[in-house]
Amino acid sequence: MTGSLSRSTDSGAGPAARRSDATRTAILAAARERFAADGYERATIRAIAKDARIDPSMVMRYFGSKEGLFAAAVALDLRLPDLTQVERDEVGRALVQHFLGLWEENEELTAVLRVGATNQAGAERMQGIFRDQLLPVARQVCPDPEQVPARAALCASQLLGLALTRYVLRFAPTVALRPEEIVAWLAPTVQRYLAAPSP
Amino acid sequence: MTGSLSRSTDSGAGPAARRSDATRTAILAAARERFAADGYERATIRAIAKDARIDPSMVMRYFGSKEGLFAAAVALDLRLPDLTQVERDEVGRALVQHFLGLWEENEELTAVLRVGATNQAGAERMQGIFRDQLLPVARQVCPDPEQVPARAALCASQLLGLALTRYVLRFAPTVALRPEEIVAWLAPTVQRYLAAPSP
DNA sequence: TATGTTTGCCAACAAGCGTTGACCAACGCG
DNA sequence: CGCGTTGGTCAACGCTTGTTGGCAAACATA
Repeated sequence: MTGSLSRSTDSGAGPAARRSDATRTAILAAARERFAADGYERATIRAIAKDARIDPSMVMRYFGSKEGLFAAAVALDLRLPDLTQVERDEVGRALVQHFLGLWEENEELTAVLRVGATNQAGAERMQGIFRDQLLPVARQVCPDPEQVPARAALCASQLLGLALTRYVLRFAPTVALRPEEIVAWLAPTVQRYLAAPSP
Repeated sequence: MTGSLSRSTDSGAGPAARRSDATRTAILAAARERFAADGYERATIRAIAKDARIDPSMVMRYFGSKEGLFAAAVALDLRLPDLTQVERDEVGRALVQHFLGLWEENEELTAVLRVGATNQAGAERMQGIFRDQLLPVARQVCPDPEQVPARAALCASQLLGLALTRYVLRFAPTVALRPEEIVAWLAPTVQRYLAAPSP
C-alpha cells in the first residue's frame, strides 16, 4: 500500500533498475517474435511465456491482458527521415531505402503487419501509424496539399505490398531480390506517387 | 428455402441436383464471408454454421474439416486476360483494371489474402496462385525471360499492396480513391515493372 | 532479527474451439 | 406398407485458450 519505492542503489538519475526488468524485456522479446511469426490469434500467451521461460500468469501481471502485451510489444516508431533535407528528386529513393532497412532489421514491423491483417485493433494501429508518421512526411514533399492523403496512401500501398510479399507471404522471387534491386525498382514508383504531377 | 428440383426431372446431362446442394452453397457463402471478415482462426465453424442456419456438424459432414472447408470455399481462379491480345503499352492498365474488378466484386480474394497473412497454408496457397496464374501472364509480356519472376513479383507487390491497404487495413485515403484514379496511378507502375527496361 | 514488498510458480476456472457419434424426420422406391 | 438413403439436430467429447487467486520463496528495509 505504501507508495515508497526508494532503493538503496537508486543513485541519482533515472528510475531504479528493478530485478523484474529482465523478465519484462524477455517477455517483450518473446512476444515480438511470436506475434511476428504467428499473428495475433495463434501467438498464445502460454507459448510466449514458455519462450521467456516464465509462468503465463506473469505476463498477465506485467501487461494486464493479451491486448496490453501486444500494445507494449509493438510500440512502433518508423523514425522517418526529414525529407526537407533531401534533394527533391531523391525523396523516393530515400524513403524506399529507409523502409527496407527498417524491415530487414526489425521484426516488430512484420508482427504489426501480420496482426493488422487479422485483427481489427491491429488494423487500427496501422492506420494510426500511417496517419501520424507517413502523412506528415508526405506533406513535406507533395506539391498540392489537397493530394497529400491520396499520394501517401499510394506510397503505403507499394511499400506495404513489398513487405507483404517479401516478409509475410514469402514469394520466392521477391525474397530473392537484393535490396539494391528493390530500391532501384521501387524508388521511381514512390517518387512519382509523391512528387510527380497527377496522371 | 430449398427450392429443390425434383429428382425425377433429372433429364440427362450433369449430376442430379440434390436437396443438399442448397445447404452446401449456403455454407460456402457464409464461409467466404467469415473468412474474408475475420481471417482463418477467428472465423469459427460454429459462426459459419449459424450464418448458414444449420448445425456445425453439417459443416464437418460436407467438408471434413475446417481446412477442407477453407479449401473448398476459396478455389481461386483469377481469370487473367490473354495479354498477347492487348497493345504492348496497355498491358499495365489492362492488368490493374482486371485486378480491381476482381477485388471489387469478389470477397474470396479478401479472404485468401487475410488468411495468407495469418496461416502457413494460406501463404502457400497464395504462392501457388502467383506461380500458376500471374507468372505465365508475365511471361507473355516480359522482354527478357530471365527477368520474368522478378518482374511478376514486383507487379504482385503493388497489386497486393493496394488490396491490403484498401480492403483489409482500410486506410481511409485508399478507400476513398475512385477506381479510375487507382487505375490511372497504378497502370504506369505495373507497365514499367512488366515491360520497361530494367533500371 | 522481524516485517513488508517483489517476484515467481501452481492449480484451477469458465469459455470457446474443432470434432464425433447417436438419434430423428423426411423422402424415394419396391 | 416396409426399408434404405439422405438431410439434419443434439449433446457431448477432449482440448486449448485467456485469466485469476493463493501461496512460497527472495529480497529490502528497519
